[in-house]
Amino acid sequence: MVFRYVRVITIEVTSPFMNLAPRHTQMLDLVRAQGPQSIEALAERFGVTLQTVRRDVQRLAEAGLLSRFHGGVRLPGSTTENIAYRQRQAMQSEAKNGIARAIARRVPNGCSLILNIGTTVEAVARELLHHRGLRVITNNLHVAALMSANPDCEVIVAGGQVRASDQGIVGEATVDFMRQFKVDIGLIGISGIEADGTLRDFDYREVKVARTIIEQSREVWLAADHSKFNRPAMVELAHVNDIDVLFTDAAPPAPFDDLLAQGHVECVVAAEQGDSH
Amino acid sequence: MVFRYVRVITIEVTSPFMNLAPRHTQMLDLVRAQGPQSIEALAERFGVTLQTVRRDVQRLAEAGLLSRFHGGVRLPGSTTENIAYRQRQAMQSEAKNGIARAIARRVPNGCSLILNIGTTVEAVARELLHHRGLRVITNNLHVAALMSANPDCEVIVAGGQVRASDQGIVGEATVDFMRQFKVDIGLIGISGIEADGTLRDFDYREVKVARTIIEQSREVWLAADHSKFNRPAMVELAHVNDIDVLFTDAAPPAPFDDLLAQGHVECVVAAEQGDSH
DNA sequence: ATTTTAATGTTCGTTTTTCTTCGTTTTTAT
DNA sequence: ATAAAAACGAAGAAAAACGAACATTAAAAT
Repeated sequence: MVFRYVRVITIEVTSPFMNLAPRHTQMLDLVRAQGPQSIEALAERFGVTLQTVRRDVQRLAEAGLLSRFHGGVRLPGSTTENIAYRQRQAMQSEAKNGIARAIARRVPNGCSLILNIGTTVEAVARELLHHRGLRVITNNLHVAALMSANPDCEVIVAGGQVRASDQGIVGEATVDFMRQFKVDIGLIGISGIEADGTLRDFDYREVKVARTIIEQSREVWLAADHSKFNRPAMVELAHVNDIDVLFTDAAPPAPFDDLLAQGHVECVVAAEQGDSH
Repeated sequence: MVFRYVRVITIEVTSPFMNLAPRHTQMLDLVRAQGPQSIEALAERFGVTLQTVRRDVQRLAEAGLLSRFHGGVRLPGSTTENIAYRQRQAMQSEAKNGIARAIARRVPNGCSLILNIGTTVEAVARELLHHRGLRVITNNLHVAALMSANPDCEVIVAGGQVRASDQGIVGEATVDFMRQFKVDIGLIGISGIEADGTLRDFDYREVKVARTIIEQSREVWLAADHSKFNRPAMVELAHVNDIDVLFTDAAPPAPFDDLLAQGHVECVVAAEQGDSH
């Protein structure tokens, strides 16, 4: 005897354009990652005509996902946004993306992470969007917003003062908040590494948070592109010996290779990835 | 102009447990592993006709396991939630902006505020960008990012779980965090106000945070456009008597005017502002 | 063996998307 | 201010994808 029934569901839809083609999603990602794009650039990038891009862009703008200007698109509400920060984000973006990919490959599904401030860390978050079962704690508003787009990821943002320059969350309250957790992997960025192996940064409040992250993580990963070697910064954060894995984009120069070997720090050099176009 | 229609879907279910053919499982695996797939690619991969793939794909989509787009399928989720939020943001946007302006006018420079979740509250934050000397505590990622653009404003974001649907911060940790502060003005949004004056919302976790905000504020302001009157919601948050000022965009209808008067709730009706286009 | 049922293939009209063309608007340069 | 250039949007044609109906085949039940 076969059981059979009919169910009727009534769905009310506010807009007819609910499911986006992959091209639309990619456009959003591109604008989010690389900033404003011209219609022409988008047309070339996706191999379609200008008119098609205009139609796509119009839909995305109607949905409030992009905002248009004559000749192109940008993220909505980005008029007031921090320009200096966006510029920093665009710097060395290829190197950062390479490092980010290398890190993401090493992150197993289902693990717990702390991600702190920094544009490289943000790139990592973007690469982690399709991991499954992650639990992420972060003191970076951008990372929190990004990762919350991953439906299979629990995102916890740390409380505290929001730093205007980069939307990082810093201060005493942040340190207290972080202490509640103990995670598998703590990932930190850095402003500079000195020849004696000292890791330094600029903001005292950020340093205190980073130290806490190191304490609360079973394994500490450091993301630092080649420009960070020998770059001076003020506040001492930790020593290379405190970290377990260093991710970078070029083999560390003279004094650092030995230093890392002595400190038993694994060093992962991300391979240059060729761009397809 | 909002386009709105109703779609009726009839699903016929032969068994309460949908058991998938091996091909269906493989399709899911493939999409999970390789990302979006075209109907054509799937047809070729499995050696069946396009029509068969379409049938398979339709079932999988109805079961919520895949989501379709013209020409193929991808994993469901991620993008949809964000879109729903953006659309909610666009709804009644004129009313919201009017209310936001009215609220911003009443906020004195140099005071301390708690701003919670909600698109109306977000509009208020946008209006507060040029106030001076504010101290803002918020459990809304968007508000935190927005307000941090105001150089003369100290922004503190609450810690806790990030809700994917609207980037609100909710949960126990958030409540604990909020308890550290006592502010001049607490501004909350709401999902619905019932005829007996009960304020309700949908998410239990959000309600707990909102209650805490009421406790920690010397004065409580409520922002609610006219659509919220008589709109049902599940979880009881508070009563109109608990608030000091209600901001809305149209005079409250029948039972509410008396209710507000009895509760000594001041009611500010924002004037309609002419739209330029 | 025969009937029933489900799954797949085939055909064809419909819908959606994209491209093309062309007049209009906006921006830029003179 | 005016003209040239660039970008825009509307409309129609072409292409691609879709879904319904029916035929065919294979498996399952009787």
